[in-house]
Amino acid sequence: MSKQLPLVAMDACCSPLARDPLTADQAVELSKLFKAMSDPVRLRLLSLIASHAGGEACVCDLTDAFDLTGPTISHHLKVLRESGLITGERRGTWVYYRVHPEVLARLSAVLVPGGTEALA
Amino acid sequence: MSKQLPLVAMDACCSPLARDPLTADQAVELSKLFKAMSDPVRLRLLSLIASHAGGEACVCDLTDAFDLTGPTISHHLKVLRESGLITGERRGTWVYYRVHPEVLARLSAVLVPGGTEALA
DNA sequence: TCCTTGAATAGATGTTTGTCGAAACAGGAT
DNA sequence: ATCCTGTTTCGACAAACATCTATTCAAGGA
Repeated sequence: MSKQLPLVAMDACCSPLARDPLTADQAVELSKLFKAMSDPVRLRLLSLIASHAGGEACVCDLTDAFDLTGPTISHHLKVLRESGLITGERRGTWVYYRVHPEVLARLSAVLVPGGTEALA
Repeated sequence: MSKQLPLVAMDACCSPLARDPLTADQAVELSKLFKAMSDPVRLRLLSLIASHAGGEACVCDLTDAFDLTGPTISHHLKVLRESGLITGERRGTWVYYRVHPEVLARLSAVLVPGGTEALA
């Protein structure tokens, strides 16, 4: 599972929303990222991972933070993974997740005017 | 319809995702904004409005840009309105929409580390 | 007043999504 | 090999959602 390629992510680009109208294709790509973040559980997962010491968190930590079953957490992690926002790597018994900060930065830049140059 | 209060929006705040884990409540509030932006049509509507000359666009302009019925566009505008991302005002025959840039800015700040001071 | 046009609401429908329990898989330890 | 624990996949189901048609409301112009 580790090397799952960001299906969307890296080229979900474009100039800021307020600069030019999005093309239909750009909108579809962008919407996948926003949809991945449109669930409270996934947002908390994202921030738990992002704010965790060392920049990564194992599923065991994450599961304990919610009143949800393991499969449900796993499902949400998969959605985040397939959107390109996070990656997971198995080390021994546990699976560790970390965020892709560039994707968040890119998304952030799209929301405010004058943020195009903030890309990598 | 004009004075529809932002149901979510202005206090959908918090420190950046990567700084502290979101509380359950914060995540619920934030997720409403992201959900509003999780549809390609709504994203294009948002950018059409934001990038339109004068910072506002009338529904007639917006409807023409899509291969969708009027009611469907109206529905999406309502979702954006209720999320606090845009406001609509009727002037004579037409209804004009404009974005709330502060809400976008706030959202943008949440995504990148060190963006707390970007609030109003 | 009536009619026309722009926009929102109401109701219906097919699809997507969040959640669960059960089962399968992965790795360590005994 | 056999268990045990952590994680993912599978199958199912209810709630939420995007879209449509038909209807209603709002504002002007005849």
